[in-house]
Amino acid sequence: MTVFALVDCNNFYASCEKLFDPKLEGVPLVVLSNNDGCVVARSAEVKALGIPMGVPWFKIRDEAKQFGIQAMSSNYALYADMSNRVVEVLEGFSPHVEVYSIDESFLSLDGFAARGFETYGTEIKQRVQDWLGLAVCVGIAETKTLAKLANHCAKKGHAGTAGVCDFTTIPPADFSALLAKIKVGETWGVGSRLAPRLEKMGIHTVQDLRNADPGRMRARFSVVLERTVMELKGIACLELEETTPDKKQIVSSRSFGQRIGAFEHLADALAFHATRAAEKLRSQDSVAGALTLFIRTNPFALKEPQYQRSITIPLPEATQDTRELVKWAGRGLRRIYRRGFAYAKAGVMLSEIRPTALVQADLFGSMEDSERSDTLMGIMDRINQRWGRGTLRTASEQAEGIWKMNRGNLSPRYTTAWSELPQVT
DNA sequence: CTATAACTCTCAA
DNA sequence: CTAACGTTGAGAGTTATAG
Repeated sequence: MTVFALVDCNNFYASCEKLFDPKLEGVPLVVLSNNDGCVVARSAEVKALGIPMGVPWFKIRDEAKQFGIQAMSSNYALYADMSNRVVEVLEGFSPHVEVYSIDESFLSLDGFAARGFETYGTEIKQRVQDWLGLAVCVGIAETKTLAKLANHCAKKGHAGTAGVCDFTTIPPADFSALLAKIKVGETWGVGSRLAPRLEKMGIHTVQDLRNADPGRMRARFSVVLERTVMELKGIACLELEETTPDKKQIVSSRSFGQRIGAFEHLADALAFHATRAAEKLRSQDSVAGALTLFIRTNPFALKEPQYQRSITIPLPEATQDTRELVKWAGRGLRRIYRRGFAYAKAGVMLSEIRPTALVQADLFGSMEDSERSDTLMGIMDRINQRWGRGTLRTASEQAEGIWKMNRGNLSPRYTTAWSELPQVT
């Protein structure tokens, strides 16, 4: 029987910001999505004010001013670096860690029973706090779905927990009573569509769902929900996934900082996205067989004329070459571009992805990484990694495109850029 | 008619 | 003054299409 721990950082982005700026202590703080669009993280003070997750910033701007809420643009360089540090700490506890998202990891606690799982959970929490200054909650259970739920309880302080919740030691009757208090929508895998449908058939709580018949849930909904029910019953259907498989699809897309009409500006944005997608492709040593690009106006602006179009181009030869992909992106744009629209977003998607090794005949036997990176693209990646994205780029991509996103209140990259450290006076 | 491709829906962080 | 709403990826299930 495997035991999983789910470690989840509290208010991760907001906590990262507070970590480096003492003036933010005790201040209600939100972090905004790309382009300063929506609220994607809230500090405890903001949650207490009842500001919902995901709300567009402009809709609460007045309210925010009234309550003195501070808003920061998202600083992914900072969050990604802090995330890596958290993972390093977790790897000191268990040899088997699955990095599930930027702020969440599953750990296998197999063989850790001796001192009690909760003890380990508490130590994990304490060490991340001591070493990094970040608060985490730990959920422990026999399946991933239950560990997610235990984490939820730890966050809410249910069942007398203080940031650590171990389901493996709760007596069955108490456990049922606890799950009967949690809304079914809190279950991992039950989202905003499924929850109302379940409610309608009398399944209101997690306990109701746990009592459901898996076969019936499969027939009425899907295998996914069947597995969820099994997992709630304590029968593991999901394993720890320590190694991330290669991506089958790679996307780069973004809303523009302002509306754009000109062909050249769209071409510039698409060159950027093709470049970024190609970098991701090479980082997993793959080639793509097809490129899709799309452009669209703002679907929320109901009074504006709407246009959205995409095109998929099968590549004559699977490639990972930025120049090829940028070239095809430009050709595709010529086919779908229409004048007279206020475009809001564009993007590039790569598909039919397979390992480079399967495509290129390898004349010189197995190639070492050092040799492979002597190719033009390899050199380009190394220069850009060392000196920053866009240092070396194709001529079709502008350094500071007019389309670039708004980041009105971006914090310094405290941990990854010396030049941005604030002056000490 | 079948096998596959293409597309839609849902979920998650 | 007004208008202003994220990104990326996966998997399952359904529909369209080719042969």
